[in-house]
Order: sequence, then C-alpha cells, then structure tokens
Amino acid sequence: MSRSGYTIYDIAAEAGVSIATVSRVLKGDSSVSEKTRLKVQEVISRRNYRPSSIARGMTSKTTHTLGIVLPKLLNPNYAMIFTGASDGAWAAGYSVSLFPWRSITDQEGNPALLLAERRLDGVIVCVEYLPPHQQELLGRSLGELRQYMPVVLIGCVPADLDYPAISYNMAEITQGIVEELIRLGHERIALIGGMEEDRDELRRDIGYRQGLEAAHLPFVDSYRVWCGGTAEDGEAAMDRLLSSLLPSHWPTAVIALNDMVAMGCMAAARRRGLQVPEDLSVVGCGNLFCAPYLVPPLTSIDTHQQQLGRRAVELLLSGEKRREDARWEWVRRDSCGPAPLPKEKT
Amino acid sequence: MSRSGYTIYDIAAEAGVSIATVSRVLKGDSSVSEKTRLKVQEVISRRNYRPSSIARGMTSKTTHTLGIVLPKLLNPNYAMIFTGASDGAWAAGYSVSLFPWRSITDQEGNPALLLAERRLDGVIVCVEYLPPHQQELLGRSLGELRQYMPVVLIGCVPADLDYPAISYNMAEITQGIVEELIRLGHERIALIGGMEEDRDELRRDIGYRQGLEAAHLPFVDSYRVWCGGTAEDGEAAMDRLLSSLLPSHWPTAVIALNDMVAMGCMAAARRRGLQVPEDLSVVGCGNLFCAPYLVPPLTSIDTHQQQLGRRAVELLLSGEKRREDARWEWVRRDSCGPAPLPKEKT
DNA sequence: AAGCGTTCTGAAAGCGCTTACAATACGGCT
DNA sequence: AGCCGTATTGTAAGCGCTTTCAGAACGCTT
Repeated sequence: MSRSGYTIYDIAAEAGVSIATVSRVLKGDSSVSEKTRLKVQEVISRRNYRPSSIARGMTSKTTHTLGIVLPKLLNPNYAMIFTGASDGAWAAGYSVSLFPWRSITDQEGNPALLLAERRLDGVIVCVEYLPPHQQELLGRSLGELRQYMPVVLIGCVPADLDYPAISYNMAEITQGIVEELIRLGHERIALIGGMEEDRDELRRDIGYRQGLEAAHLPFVDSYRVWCGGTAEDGEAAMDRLLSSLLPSHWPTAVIALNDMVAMGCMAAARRRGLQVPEDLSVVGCGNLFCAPYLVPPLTSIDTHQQQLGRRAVELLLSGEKRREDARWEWVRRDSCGPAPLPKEKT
Repeated sequence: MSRSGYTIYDIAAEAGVSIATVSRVLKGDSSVSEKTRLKVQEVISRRNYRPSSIARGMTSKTTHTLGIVLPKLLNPNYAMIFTGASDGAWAAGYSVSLFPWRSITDQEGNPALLLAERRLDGVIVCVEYLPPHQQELLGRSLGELRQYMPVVLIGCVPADLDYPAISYNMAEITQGIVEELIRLGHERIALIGGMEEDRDELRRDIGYRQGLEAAHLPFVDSYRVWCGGTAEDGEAAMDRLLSSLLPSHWPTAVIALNDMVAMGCMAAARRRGLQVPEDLSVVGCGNLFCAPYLVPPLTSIDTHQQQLGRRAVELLLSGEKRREDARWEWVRRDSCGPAPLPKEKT
C-alpha cells in the first residue's frame, strides 16, 4: 500500500554513488564500471525502484504513450484496429490510450484540449462520416492537435487531406463486390448503409454505380438505402427497402456497410420469409468474429483491421508521411450464392 | 507541423507577467486581477498554448491516466468493460491506457515494469483463469504494482485476495441458470467451458452441482466439458461432448461459458441435426451485441459489463477499498425453451 | 617519480510547471 | 502625509530525471 516513494536520490544515497551514476546504470550506459553497476543494481532491485517516466518525460519530451481516437470501441471493427495498434505499440515499448470520439469534436471551448495537453507521442484517429459542420470542427481539432504530435488517420479519409493515413477505398471494394455479384447472375443488387462520405474517390456509391454500369445494369434509386452502422440500423433499413418494393422487384443481393448491418439485413429478410442465400445473397464487410457463426455463415470482406492498426503505429513512429489503402480480401462463406432463377411469379 | 513549443515562459513574456501569474490563470486562481487574466488568456488562446501535463505531473504526481489490463480486447466482453471504464474516466478528466495481458504476467525480467514506471493514477486488471504457476506470478506483479498505484480487480477474483474488486459470482449465476433450466423440465444439463477457477465461492461447478442437487438430479461427469472462451473452443467442446455420448443421452440443455462459446455450441449442434431450442436449449453469458441476431436469438445472462467498467473507475478514483459482485440479469430470447418430450427412441 | 591518456564519477544546469513566501501596489483611515 | 490591511504579482525552490562538462582515479610509459 505505502505508495513506493523511492527516487533516484534514495537509490544513489543507499548505493553510495551520485544520481548521475544511478541514471547511467538505469539506461545501461557502458561507462559505468562493473563493480559500481552491480552495487547500484543490487539496491535498485532490493528496493524495487522504478524510475518515474513522468520525470523522464520532462527531459526526453516523450511519454511512450500513443493515443487512439475512435467513435465506438463496441464496434468490433474498431476493437480490431485498437488491438493491432496496441500490439504494435507494445512491441516498440509504447502503450495506447483510448480517447473518446467527442474528445476531438466537442464544441465546448477548446477542442483537442486534453489530447494536446497529454503530449502523446502520436495519435491515431479513426474517421467516420460526419455531418458537414462537424467535419469542419474535426479539421480544426486535427490541425491543432498536429501542432503537438504526429497524427495518422484511418478510415474514409479524403485524398486532399494531407495527413499520413490509411484509408479504405470503399469505391474499389464496393465495385469489386458488385462485379462478383453480377458474375453470380444477380441483377437486382441493393446497397445498404454507408453515410454519404464526402469525397468521390471513396464513396461506395461511385463503386456501386461503376460496377453496375460496366455490366450495363441500370442504377435503381430505391435499391440504394442509407443507414447507420449497427445491426438495428441494418434491420430497419432492410425493412424499409423491402416494404417500399413489390416482392417481384425485391433485390436478389444486398451489399451491407459492415457485418453488423449484414446481420440486421439477414434478420429482416428472414422475417419476410426470404431464404439466404437461395432468395437473397448478402455480403458484409469487416469479417467479424461472429460472421462464421451466423446462419448462414456470412460472406464478408476482410479489411485486415488488426494489421491496419499495427501499420498505423508504424507510420506514427517512423514519421513516414504517406497514404496507403487498406488491403481487402474476400472471405467467401454461405450467405452469398448464385442469383435465383427468375420465376416470374408476379 | 512545426511542433508547437510554447512554454509558460513564452506566454508570460508575451503577456508581460511572471510565470506564476500565467500558472494562476491556467488553474483559474481567483487571486488574479480581471485585467491581467484577460491579457494572459488572450495570449494563451492566440498562441494556442497548452500546458504540458508531463510537467504538471512532476509536481502533482498525477498523470490523469488510468490503465486497464485485459487478456483480449477482441473479446467483446472486455471491450464493454473498457468502454465503460473509458466513459467513466473521461467524465472525471482521465483517459485510459490499454496494457496487454502479458505486461503483467511476462516472465522476462521485471514483471510490472512498464506499468509501474508509467505512474498511472490507477489500474484496472481483468482477471481470467490462469494456470497455477502464472497465478503466483500475477500475484507478485499485482503486489509490486500496488506499491505504485491503486489497483482494482475485475473478474473471478478469489475472496481472500484483499484488493478492491468487482467479481462475477459465477457460482450464483450458474446455479440460477440450472434452476431455470430445471424449471423448464430439463434433466440432462451440460456445462460447457470455464477453466477451473481457483476458489470455491466462484466456481461455476459449485453452482452447477448445487443447482442439480437441489432438484435431486445426479451430477453426470460427462456433461461437464472444459474449454477456452472462443467460439471455436465452444464448437470443439460441443463436438467432443456429443461424440462421447449416445444420442439418447445427449443433453437437452447447455450452459455456455459465454456467448461466443454458445455460438460455437449452436453451430456444432446444428451440424448434428439438433434444433435449438426444440431439441437443445442453449444459454450464454455476456449478452453480446450479436446475441439477438443468432439463429435462434440467444438467451443470455447480461452481466452489465459497461456499468462494471464505470464502477471500477469509481472505486479507483474514490479509493474505496471494497469488493462487490457484478449484477446479473436474464435476457430471455429464443435459444432456451422447455425440455423436449422424452421420445425414448433409443 | 613525473607525465599522460583513459576510465569513471560527480556537480550542476536544466526540462515546464506549481506553490510557498516575499514584495509591491493600492485604497482608505487618522 | 503617514500607516495599515488587502489585493496582486513576482521570486525562487523544488518535482525526479538526463546530460554536459569537469574533475578524480587509475594504469602505463619513460
């Protein structure tokens, strides 16, 4: 209990040397004689002394702590990024602090206040879609933050933002999915979710339209449904979609914003009597741990979130100022199959 | 980019006052005249100055950072605890750093090294079952850690460990589940997962046996299966269980360590042609976000993990040295139903 | 024994902020 | 004008460590 209060002075005194010498053995300086080193180390380990990294930070201007800002840790996608970041950081002797999303977008007073005061050695910011007025706020916060520490962005990052960043190229991914679905014979393909991102090169829409266009399929407005990122959102969106159409026009395939939304879609479809994948193919994104255990097991796009977190830390620590796209990869399971044969029932 | 290098000296010089005065307006000391305060604040906000919390920590001996140590952030249960902790911490002006499990159990050299050096204002440690030799190591690490900062434990914490703690009373919970299942007519109830915890008062086994005993049901050894905490583990364990028994002796209900294990169990059961809940009732624990979207929706025990994380922070910051049990609550969905009528087919 | 090049050590000056404690300023009173 | 109490502000001493620079020790050489 008694808060251990040893300082370098205590150790120095007990070992009969100066604090400079203790400091030297602490950092493994070779200019300390073997004899002295042993003596000092003995005291250190007997007293269980640990130098204060706060004091060290005073001179080194370093905290060995990184920050991560993300919208919602309960979203397993972010938990994966965090995990990867933490692993990478730990391997390099750093730890990672979580900062809630509002720490960087709160209106009240000074935006990045706490974050900037913390003098972290770097911050990873996971960017989600924001309404325009918040975007501007975020921009300012990031700018201010960057005066104090390196910042790396993850997510749907506009290309003209000159931060080091790893982005999901949702346009490319979505186009890839559309093409695959078309290859499977689907012609009525719905796109569910994905707030409107702000830059063309990243918008799911672009990929979606391009994919359709390439196959000379029409873009049907009612097959494009917006929603948030939770399973509930997905369920509601799917409900809306199906309600708004005659069953004969129901899509035969759905591309979901992420796996949670996909879960919701499948639930809504099931409630309407649709069989997945016989009547409806569903593709998710993110490849969550539960994807293989859904019924049917969910086909998803793996975006290698953990790897992505690690990579963000690398960028942060190396100071490389580059932008990269996240890798992505199909994980084919059973929720996605050939289009049903047209039955012309209605 | 140019790392903002303002110090309190710069601000003081520019405002034409002493650093003491700047420090005073920084902390809102009322002994500064209105005129001076405005002048100083003007400079501060014009220069966008943020006092370094490192330097502040020097004198205050405070980092406004808490730590959390947990086995695996990818386990949503831990993500929930972390989220709760982070919310609570943030509300009190703190942030929370993640430390990997091995930061406290690694053999190599000094155990709690980094953690202790960090001089956090407190640490939450989520304890899982550990093999005996690691338990001892953990004990030592915690002891050392506690010399430097308050520690709160979460999980299956032995009652004789005199740390402030919030524990799951798995015995009570498991007994509650058994009783409910018996009430539904089940007589062959399996218990899957849960490494052997080390203290009687916490062991699932105890609750399991007591529940059976109270209803004069026999304890059948082969209905007790051990496994780790992932869906894969659960699937494998369920497979082992079913393989080892004649179908006529298959359990009609399964209690799973957690929801992920429950997911695995359901998958394994389904593969054997068992219908949930008609042939087999499944109860999980943790009430994950995906529980409602499994097929059938999973009945689970909600242990209020987020609330628990918040509470842990409260204990940490208040210094209260007490032990509490986590609240728990049934979340009844469809994976759990009346026992099938005995068909005596084999 | 004196001289010299190495090795080791120690003294002291920060790092950026907080906080007694001392000093100054100001307003009002006699 | 001379005093005093209060409201402000400044000075300086840390906080626990790192690091530069200088001094002490030691081992050889001649």
